[in-house]
Parts: sequence; structure tokens; C-alpha cells
Amino acid sequence: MDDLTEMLKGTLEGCVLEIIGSEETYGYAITRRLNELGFVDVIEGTVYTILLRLEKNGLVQVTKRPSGQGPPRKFYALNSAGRKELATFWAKWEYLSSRIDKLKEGGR
Amino acid sequence: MDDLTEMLKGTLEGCVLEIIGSEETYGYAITRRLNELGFVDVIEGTVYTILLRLEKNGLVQVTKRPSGQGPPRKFYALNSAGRKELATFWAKWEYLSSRIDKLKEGGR
DNA sequence: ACCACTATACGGTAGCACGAGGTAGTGGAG
DNA sequence: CTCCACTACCTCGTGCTACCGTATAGTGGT
Repeated sequence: MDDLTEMLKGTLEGCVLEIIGSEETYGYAITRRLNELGFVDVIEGTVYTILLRLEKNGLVQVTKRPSGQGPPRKFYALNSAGRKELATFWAKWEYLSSRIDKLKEGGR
Repeated sequence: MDDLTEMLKGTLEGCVLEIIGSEETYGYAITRRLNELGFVDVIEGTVYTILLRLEKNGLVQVTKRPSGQGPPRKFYALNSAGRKELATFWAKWEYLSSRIDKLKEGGR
């Protein structure tokens, strides 16, 4: 698949929120999960910048735990502000994708 | 609806391509059409930057015609490179939206 | 003469994903 | 024991994009 970076702007952060919302997890695993899901070119650096942004914006709760197979992991969980932001993200996605699909069908 | 600017990145240009592809038209009218379609906050300046970019990238054929109710209009039509780019855009959109929807359904 | 509507252009800004590189910890192969 | 692979995190800089404010210009109404 072609380069999706521009199209991912605004949506990738929402995807990370969704992943965190479904299970407390950490950066490295989130990257692997995104790759599995078809976001094949998403790289760790990108995910970490998003995670730091989420933390800075007060949307997540962070817990550091030892790993046993590498450095300690930073686990992320959504707080109430994060859950609200996630809901907003899905509302925006619904809105946008419905308009785009309408346009695609030659919507007049 | 909340601010969609980040989510529009990468997709708005494709929308403009689609509109031009369905009918030879000009900037001001494209803006009005986008507003009708639900992209309510898209403003003329944004559309003109996209149109200039399309022209610079050799995706459109431009024809200037007098208007009768204002300054002359610059009409845009897709050339073969533009049609190819439009097809690529829809392929990317299909890919992305299917992955996002899968993620939303808790896709495992 | 002024304003509203049509129509285009342009310089600057902010936000985002990404690339490249660096730091650490664990464990296995040579 | 040294090297490498894998895990795991961080950071600085870059490029692209949509957007904002502003300017210019033509037409028609009051």
C-alpha cells in the first residue's frame, strides 16, 4: 500500500486511544498491534510521540512496571478525559467517513 | 461538529480531485460544493492552496474564462495523471477506512 | 460613493506523522 | 566473553497539510 502518512493525521492518535481503551498496554506492544491491524508502516518513534502527547494532555494514566525481558514498560490506561476524547474521535470519524462515502457515491 | 482539520489532512485534496473529476469547475464553486457536502468549515483560501498544488503537480488542466458576474474564473479538469491520482486516493481511502472500522469493531 | 457578492492569491502558523539516531536491559550464539 | 538480536523507551529535526488573515479585483445594487 502507498504512503498513508498524510491520511493518518488525526486518526492515528484515535487508533492509539482505542487500543489503550480496550486494554492497558505499552508503547512497544501498541506498535506491534497497529502493524498487525494493517498499519504496517507505523514505527515506534511515531507511537511514542503520540503517547507523550496523550500524557501531556492528561488523557491517560501511566504505570511503570518491570518487564523480565528488557527495560521496564510504561503501561497506559485511559482516564475519564481519555474516554471522552475517544468518544469524540469516533464521532468525528463517523461524520467524516459518511461525508466522504457520500461524495464517492456521487452524492448530490 | 468539532474541529476536523487534522483528520482532513490527506483527504481534502482527494475530495477536491473527485469534485473536479465529476465536472469541470472552479475554486469558488468547489468551496461551495464542499460546504454543501458537510465540510462546513472549509474556506476558500484552503481550496485555492490545494488547486495551486494540483496544478504544480501536473494533475489538472486549467482554463481561464470570463464570468459575467465577477472576475474571470479558472476552470479545472483532471488530466490522465489526475485521474490516476484520484484512483490512488480512493484505494487508500478504502484501505484506511476498512482498517479503522475493523479496529472499531474490536477487530482481533 | 459605498457595500455585497463573486473570484483569486499569498505569507505565515500550528499540528501531526515520520526519519534517524541514541540509550538500556535481557538472553543466546559464537 | 564478546557480539548480536530482541525488547523497550526517548528526542530532535523535517516535510506536508489545512487554515487564518489579508489583499486585490470585477460586477451590480442602493
